[in-house]
Amino acid sequence: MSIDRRSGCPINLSLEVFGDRWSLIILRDMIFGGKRHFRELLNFSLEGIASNILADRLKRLMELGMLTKADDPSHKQKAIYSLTEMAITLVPIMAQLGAWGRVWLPVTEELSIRAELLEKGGPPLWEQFMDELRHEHLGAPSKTPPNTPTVRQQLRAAYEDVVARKAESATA
Amino acid sequence: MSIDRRSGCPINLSLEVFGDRWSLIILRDMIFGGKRHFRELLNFSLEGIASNILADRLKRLMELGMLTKADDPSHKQKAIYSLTEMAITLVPIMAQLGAWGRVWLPVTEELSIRAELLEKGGPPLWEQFMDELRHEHLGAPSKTPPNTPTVRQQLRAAYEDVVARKAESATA
DNA sequence: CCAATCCGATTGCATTTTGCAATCAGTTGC
DNA sequence: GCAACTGATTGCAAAATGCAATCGGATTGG
Repeated sequence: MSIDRRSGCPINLSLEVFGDRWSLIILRDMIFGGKRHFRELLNFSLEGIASNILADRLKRLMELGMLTKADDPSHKQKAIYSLTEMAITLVPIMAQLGAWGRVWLPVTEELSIRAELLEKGGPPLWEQFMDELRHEHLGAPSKTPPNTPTVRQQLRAAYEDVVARKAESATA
Repeated sequence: MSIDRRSGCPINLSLEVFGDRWSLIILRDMIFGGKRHFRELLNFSLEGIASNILADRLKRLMELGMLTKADDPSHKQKAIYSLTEMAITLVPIMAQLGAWGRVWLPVTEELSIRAELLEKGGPPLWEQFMDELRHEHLGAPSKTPPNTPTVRQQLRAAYEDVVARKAESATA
């Protein structure tokens, strides 16, 4: 369950952490989708992860120090998963992956608009997003001024614009 | 063998391309190690890839458009594998992966010096490196002035410095 | 109070993928 | 001719994956 250490190469070690088909998907849904609960990750997953795999990966990501788990005070059974700093700093990797995929792979427009925004925003936007995630998941004080839309809100708004525009052009 | 298309999300599609334990390792050895032949990839692989897996992944990467294969004029059996533009543009992803792994994972110094250099050089260095790769693999005219050390030479020199320094401090 | 539903998982099982060792046939150098 | 090397392929065991069913506890609605 833990790491292999085939070699001390940083790219290899990174691959051993999330070089599988699900780990990054889960982290993506937590980072960009704001998902915190098992059922949210299970039921709203676009790719349809199985519950045993989800349980296994959540456990593995906790062992690796990418996630922590806490009780949800509002519901005795619910567990809240939080990103650690280690996971939050994946944002630049996610941004690059999205940018690359958008160029070379058959992405759908509504699902790639967020990657486009993140790419256009560049490192400053990534930093702002990571700051928000630290606030959300680690309770850190937010450095972004109040009354500015959060990055996640911006991404969500852009996504909904595309969906709305597509629905309109379909009925027109 | 080809792609799943679980969803049209760019991050998901990227994962379906190289979300396994070997594809990116092979591309890393081609990009940073300058490996072009089957045996080079097989025998000098730090992580010890098996020949059937290597054959399978090379085939898959060709089907995906990341590699091309050509006869080696010097040896009737030898095949030369070349990176396509699609693979060359992975350099920024590799750089980010290396930078992240260097911070969070138990990398060895000599294997992470290249990642450090690539991180410090930033996008301009990545661009120069990609230009060199286009020259090497696609026959494109090189934009970098002659008599400047190539990025790969710089990376290699930095690696050898670390190895030499370590050997010296071990005997001292 | 009780049934239905929701919670984070776990179990069993069939299928697929992986990793390893051995082997292959053609090419080359001597 | 023959050993070494070329890019692979094959057989087989082990592990990972995907799917459906299920679990015991908690909560909700009536």
